[in-house]
Order: sequence, then structure tokens, then C-alpha cells
Amino acid sequence: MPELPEVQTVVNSLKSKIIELKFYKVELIWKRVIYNLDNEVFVNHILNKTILDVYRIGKFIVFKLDKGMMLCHLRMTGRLFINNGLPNNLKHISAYFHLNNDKFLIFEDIRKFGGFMYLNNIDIIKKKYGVDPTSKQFTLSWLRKNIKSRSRQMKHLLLDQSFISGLGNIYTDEIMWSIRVHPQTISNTLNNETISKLLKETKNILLESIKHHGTTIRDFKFDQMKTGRYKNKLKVYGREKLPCKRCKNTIIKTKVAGRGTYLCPACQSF
DNA sequence: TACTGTGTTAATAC
DNA sequence: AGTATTAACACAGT
Repeated sequence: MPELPEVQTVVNSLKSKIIELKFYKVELIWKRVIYNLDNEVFVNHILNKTILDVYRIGKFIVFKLDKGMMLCHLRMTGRLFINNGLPNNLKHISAYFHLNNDKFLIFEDIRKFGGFMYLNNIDIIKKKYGVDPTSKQFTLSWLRKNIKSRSRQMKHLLLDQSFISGLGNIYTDEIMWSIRVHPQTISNTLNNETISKLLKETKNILLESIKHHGTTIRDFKFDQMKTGRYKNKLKVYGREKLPCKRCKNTIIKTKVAGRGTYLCPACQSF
């Protein structure tokens, strides 16, 4: 499931191949693939626009155009890649964009939850989404203040995109394990030392995962079917019934914030 | 056949 | 106001 490192990996894989190009033709196969506008209006906005930059905000891939911007969200199974031609089987292709170098930007999405937006400016997104954990704003003083002023289960809080933008189910479990905090711990009970660890480990885990091109459990692919290697580095996610890599106790799978949650009941005490 | 997982939003409840 | 819970979306996999 694409979270911050996976989205960054897709951005990195697209960037060198798409900058300076234009959308020559757009085909929206899945009719609900545009989140915020009528399909026709969306197409008219991006057609013949030059792509000036590609970057990430939270879990959004942003295509900066010479007027406005196009955002893509992969949700759970979205794959976005450049291809020389169209695939033979269009069954899971939600949309494709014919580029003016005769290649295609293809959006494949088995579950069809992913999609696109066109925006004139980024203010709406900036207002709605929280601090990016790889940005300069993600500091100890910010984290302390905002964790202690809330009374929420830690996993719930970390998953809240309006608080920190970019984390999902895999990395929240990894972060909680690495700082030895039970995911149901209430945020305002964390001490300063633990919050420091949270800051450091969040950055470490995300940057390390980006280095390994993210985590592929099942669906995540980038750049024509390449997979991320961070799965081999996961300490707790997906390790139900296996020994904890720290204390050898058995990892359990439970439900927190409505999500499947992996944890070590011995070193993440509650 | 029925259930699960997964990101996000909307609706609802406390 | 702040927080938690559930359903909905759509589909493959079990």
C-alpha cells in the first residue's frame, strides 16, 4: 500500500522521464477517476500543458504544470508509470495520458480507489494536510506540542493525515515497534524522551525505506513492475506468530483504529 | 460463498 | 470541540 516512501519512489521514477513533456491526449477509462471536476473539464485543464516538475505532498503525486497542477493519489493499489505503448489488457487501467514524445503515462488501479485532481493552487491541500515528516517543519518542539495537546491513541494519531501527512498502516506499526510504544497508548501520556525517539525513528524509517524503493507486500510497483525492497527490513509488520526481532516473544496481530496491527506484547507494553 | 484488507471520507455517536 | 467508530468505495485473494 503506497505510503510516503512508496509515493516518493514513484515520484523519483517519473521525474526524469516526464519533465518538459506535454499531455497530448487523455483517456479516462474508469469514469470516476477524477475526484474534483467533471472529466471533460479536467481534461481541458491539462491538455497541452507542459509538466514543469513532479514532487510529493503527503501521499499525493503533484505534477506542476505551466498553469495549475495535477495531483494523483494511488490510494491502495494505484500504479503510475511511463510506458512505450499501451498494455494489451486495459482491464485495470483507470486512465492513460498520451505524451508528446509518443510515450504513455499509465494509471493502473485494481481497486479503482485512486484518482486525479486538477487544482489552480495548492492551498486547499496545504490547509487540509499536516506536516510532512521528511520536512523541516517536523521538529521536536512541534511534535511535543502537538502530541501533548491531543488525547488520542498513538496509531490513530499517526495515521491522521491532517496531523502528519504520509504515514499509513505499515510504517505506523514499524514506528511504534521501534520506540517500544503500544499503538493504543494515549498521546498526551508520552514522555519527552519517547517523543524524541518518535521524531528520530520516524525520519529514519521513512528515509531508509525510500533508499530501498519502499515496501512491496503485494501490489506496490513502480517504473514498469519494479518492486520495493524494504519488505526485507520490516521489523514487525506482517510478522504475526514470528519471534520479535528484539526480545524473541511472539508478534501478535490485533485491531487498533480499525486496522490490522502488528505488535510485540512484551516490548510494547500497554 | 463469505470474509478480509487497505486509504480516505462522510456520517454518526459519545 | 475533540475523539472514536462504522460504512462505503471495488476487487482480488483466501
